[in-house]
Amino acid sequence: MNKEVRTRFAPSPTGGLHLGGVRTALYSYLYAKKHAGTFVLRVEDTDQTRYVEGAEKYILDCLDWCGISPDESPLKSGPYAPYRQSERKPMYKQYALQLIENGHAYYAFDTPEDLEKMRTDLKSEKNPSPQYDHSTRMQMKNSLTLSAEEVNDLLAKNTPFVVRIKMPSNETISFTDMIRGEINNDSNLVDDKVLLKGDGMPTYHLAVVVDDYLMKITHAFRGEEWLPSAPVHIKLWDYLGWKNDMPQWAHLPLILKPDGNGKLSKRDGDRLGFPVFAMNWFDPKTNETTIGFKEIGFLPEAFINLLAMLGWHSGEEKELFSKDELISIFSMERVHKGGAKFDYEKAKWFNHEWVKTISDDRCMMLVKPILQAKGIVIKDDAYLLKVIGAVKDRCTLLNDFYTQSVYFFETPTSFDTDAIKPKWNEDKTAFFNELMSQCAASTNWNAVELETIFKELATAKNIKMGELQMPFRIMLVGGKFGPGVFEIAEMIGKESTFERVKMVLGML
RNA sequence: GCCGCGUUGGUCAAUCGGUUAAGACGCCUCCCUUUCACGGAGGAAUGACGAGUUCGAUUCUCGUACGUGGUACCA
Repeated sequence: MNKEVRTRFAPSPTGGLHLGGVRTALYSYLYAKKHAGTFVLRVEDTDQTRYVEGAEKYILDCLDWCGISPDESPLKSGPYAPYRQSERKPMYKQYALQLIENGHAYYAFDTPEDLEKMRTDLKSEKNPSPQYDHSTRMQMKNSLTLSAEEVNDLLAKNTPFVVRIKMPSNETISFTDMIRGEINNDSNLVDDKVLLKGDGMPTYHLAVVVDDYLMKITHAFRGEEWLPSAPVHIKLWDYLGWKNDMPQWAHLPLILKPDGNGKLSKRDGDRLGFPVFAMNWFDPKTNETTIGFKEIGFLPEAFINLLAMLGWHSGEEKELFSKDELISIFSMERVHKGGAKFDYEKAKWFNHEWVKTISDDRCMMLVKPILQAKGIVIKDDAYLLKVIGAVKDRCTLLNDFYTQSVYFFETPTSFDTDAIKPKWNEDKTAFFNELMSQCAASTNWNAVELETIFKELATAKNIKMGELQMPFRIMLVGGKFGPGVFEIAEMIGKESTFERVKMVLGML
């Protein structure tokens, strides 16, 4: 009775991998792993007109980055290969034929023009989108209205055709969704969906059912946008005689725009200034690159964590979960029914929390290439490690490490002198000159020593520390941020410190 | 239009008939810090609307409104 749990993520290789897609993959992965099952990736490339080169590899890369790699995929084959629907093309037709044989499907020879005509002729205010269904199919050109002879003749002449499902009349089609419970549909309202296209490729409807069956999928998770066509799939499982093997369905809520209405799209990200795709996506058709969560500086741990919390809740107050924790605590029953608006501020918060959590070593591995890409020369990893330890709490995104730590490596290119100019005077200039000469005389160069000299000198000169510390910070950092000034001075060294002090003194 | 699904603070959300309706993000105040963060302590802010069931509804039922998805030889 207890079958091995098998879940799948079945994206179309048509472009960047959307947040919602990653979440569907994540939930499928978590569910499979929780039940010691298998997570498979099946590429649904049945629409050759929308196929985009490189998209498949990209999707795999995204899943790898997220740490939710499939156990079976086009790249990591398994017992039910191939995992690309285009390569499974021959398998679908026999099932379409079987359906026709049993009277559950039929050939349709209508041309696009015929369909267009039917739709415009029947279109009315009451019915703005007429369907190819029980009420119209007998007026169309198909194997239901044509004689067997005519059909055979058309077939023999290689007339283009599609295969359509013959939806039953007056039937309530019901199924149980793991998230929403029982869902009922009136079969009269469902149209005769195309199962096999003119090019011989199956549509999604036939392909999911056939492949889920053949790949022994036990739990099928997908977006809520599939709910309306679920009755078609239910009937297909039934008509194909596989009813008892039908997976348990779960239709995930949508991820909505932060503002306005509708589901979150790539455009919203562009408009509002945040990523929507998991990783950078280069579109070969437009030659444009769309920024991804990875490249903008998210940690994969944070990314899956925030996605897990968008539409699911553990019931506890805790919000920060590692992948392993999610695996053990995740449950479909706690997934929400309603869509959730995406909140980038909260997303960043998750990342900030994770940045504070990861080890300095791991952080260094991640940050080093970012710094180097910006032209920073790192001679000493030990030094970088120290810098990271000093600025880590101040970085929300990995890319923040650049602004938070450049001045440890390079003399700032601009100094916020406006912040100190108004209150500047000769006494202060004298203070810094004297500070340098005293330090020059000392053999020690460390934060404690420097702070002591600094304070004593300030007292002697009768200048408030606050009046001096901020200028010192501006000299070393360039702006009003960063760790303790004396610590910074110690780290960048006596020479750099003097150089920067002199430089700014000259600007005042 | 029709059909499906949904609706707790600005956002994410807990609650599975009885609570002062959690918590988090964001926002505000204060403390820490003579910077910025981190950390700590507080604060403002919520059950779409209307009926019904019930001793009692945020919770159950129905209606309305609103949102959302679908209505393709796209997935």
